[in-house]
Amino acid sequence: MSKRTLINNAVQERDFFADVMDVVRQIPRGRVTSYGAIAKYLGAPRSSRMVGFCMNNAHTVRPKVPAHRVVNRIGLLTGKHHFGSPTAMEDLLKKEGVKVKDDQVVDFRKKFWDPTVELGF
DNA sequence: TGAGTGACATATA
DNA sequence: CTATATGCCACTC
Repeated sequence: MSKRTLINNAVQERDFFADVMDVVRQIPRGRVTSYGAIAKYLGAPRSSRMVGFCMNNAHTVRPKVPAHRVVNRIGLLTGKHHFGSPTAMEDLLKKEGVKVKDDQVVDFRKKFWDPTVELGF
């Protein structure tokens, strides 16, 4: 239990948490990014795990963040099980024009949205 | 306070 | 490309 934790409960902002979601919300429609890219943009290239962990709250927080646009580095929909339905994630992506095959984003490199580049770094 | 955990990444073979 | 091993940082209990 640290000060940060207490602040967490009270404010719930000013966290990795908030930063991650902030970035994720800026992902353009029809594009995807990776945990590592987000982590790197936040200055913690090795906190990629936390990025994913933050997504846990992503769907409990308002407004919801487009967590379906965040996949692992190879474009695999590792977090699809955390959505309501097992197919919700890829379904959303398909609706946005992102083709998904075998839980994997097609042309991932092409549709990859790098915050460190797009948002300017 | 300290150990366990996670929707991962990187390095190495 | 796969498989294994290790680091990683914030969070939870």
